[in-house]
Amino acid sequence: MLFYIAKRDRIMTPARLWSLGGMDAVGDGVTRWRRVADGIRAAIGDGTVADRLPPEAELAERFGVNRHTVRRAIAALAADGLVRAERGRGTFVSGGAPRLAYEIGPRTRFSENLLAQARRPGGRMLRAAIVPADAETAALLDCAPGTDLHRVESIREADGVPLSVATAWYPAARFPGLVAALVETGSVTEALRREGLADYRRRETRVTAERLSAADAEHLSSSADGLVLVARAVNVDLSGRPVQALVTRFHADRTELVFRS
Amino acid sequence: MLFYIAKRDRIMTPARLWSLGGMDAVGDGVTRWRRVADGIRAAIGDGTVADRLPPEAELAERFGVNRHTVRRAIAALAADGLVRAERGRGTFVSGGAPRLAYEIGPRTRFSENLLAQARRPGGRMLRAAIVPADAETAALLDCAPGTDLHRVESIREADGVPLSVATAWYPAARFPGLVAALVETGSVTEALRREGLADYRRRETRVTAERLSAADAEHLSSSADGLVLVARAVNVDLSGRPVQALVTRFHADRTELVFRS
DNA sequence: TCCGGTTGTCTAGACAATTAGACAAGCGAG
DNA sequence: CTCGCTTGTCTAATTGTCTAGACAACCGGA
Repeated sequence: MLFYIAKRDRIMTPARLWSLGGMDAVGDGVTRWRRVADGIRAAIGDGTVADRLPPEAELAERFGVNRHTVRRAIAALAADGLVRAERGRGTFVSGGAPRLAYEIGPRTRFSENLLAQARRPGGRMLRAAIVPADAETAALLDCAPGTDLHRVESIREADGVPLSVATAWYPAARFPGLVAALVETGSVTEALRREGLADYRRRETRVTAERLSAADAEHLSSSADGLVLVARAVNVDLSGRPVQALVTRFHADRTELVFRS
Repeated sequence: MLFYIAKRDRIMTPARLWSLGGMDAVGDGVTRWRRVADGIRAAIGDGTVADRLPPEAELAERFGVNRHTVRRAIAALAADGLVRAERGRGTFVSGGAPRLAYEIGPRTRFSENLLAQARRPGGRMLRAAIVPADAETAALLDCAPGTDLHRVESIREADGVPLSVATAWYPAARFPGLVAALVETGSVTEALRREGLADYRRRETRVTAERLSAADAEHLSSSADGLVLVARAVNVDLSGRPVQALVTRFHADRTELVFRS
């Protein structure tokens, strides 16, 4: 099936909820051209559309919108470099970069992960501070709430393209010079080693999906409002003691998380 | 930090790019009230807002929008049952159900997974057909493209609430009576056992995020346009031979995928 | 009872999104 | 070249979104 054929009544803003105590609420907050763009993007993503898009008139009919709306959707995709329209010929998929397969396992190391795929790892630290542990983080790190933690926020890149923004918490008492070591080495593994931690491994990873916030969008240099894969992880030392709580927000258009059993 | 304080210029739809060779592309296709709603949702999600929301006037200022826009956002959240506005008192978070932690490992079994969390598993088959393997699926199942496959689409529920839509492919020659067995038993594990497969395990899982398509939204009975976590997996028999390719689309608001190492 | 704070409702205007129809411009095949 | 098909451009009208301001209704405490 080529593209989902939206029924007009469905994609249209339904006028329900009117009698519900006076609320304006009508549409779903996403414009039609955006929906169409997402639909086309998905069709390209899963290979339903390989090379050439159906003509605008046909797309308009399939999605149940006006041709101008389709054009706007295509313009957005073209601005992202995903398709390329040629007058008189058609609109063509210009093979976008495939998603980076970020493998997560017991020994997840950012740099190694990227180098294994011939991508150049990079990144920079955004902020570092010492903060008291909130209840949730304390539970993850198996410490008392209020304990001093390093909170380190950073950006990670592949071939210079922002891939994720990560926030990490470390027990400050155990790793006093951590931030300096992170700045100096640029590597979590190496910085922890300097602080006396020979090795660590990942205990668990919890994955959810969210919309890209405006703040993250800036960091990830994402034009369209995209999605993020949120990976919440805990890394432990060899005795099983937590050494790092990690929340990584991966750019969903550029990343795929891989778990092997 | 309570809520992201969007600068007016940022959240506003910028009117640049008009003269850029005739592309309509301007805004991001997401309305402001939707952004505000997502912002509040996120703040509720990560615990920044526990019980009561700041007053509408304050929210309006923080997000840099008019109070009416905030009201519309809140109306949308209220329609989803996430908050509850009380005239004269304030707007309160009405504790939504926590995400179901769906654990994925070598032995991922839907029913066991849910029962382990005291949730009642359910579901139904949507469609079943025999289709020729496309290149991608053939690669996953380690068979020749064009090979006959069972393609089974189904919905899975927790306590009667739709959790995911899944599409599975099985080699038809190896499991001739599979669909009948699935219909009869309602269990993949049991159906495969009847077809002579004693046990299977998961080889790998690849996770991405997408927007909920209109078709999926209907199946997952989601009012707002939500997100899905897409898990692409391969299950193999004990000799390592693929027996099932699986694409599961989890409702992102209701699910969290858990991987232990 | 009064008063400050909060949500609910209404009007009006500016601007963006969408539809509709028409036509120009370019491509490729017969 | 001519014809059919496709993308590019334009105008006009309609509908949706957002802002602005004002006021009503309601709650809780002083």
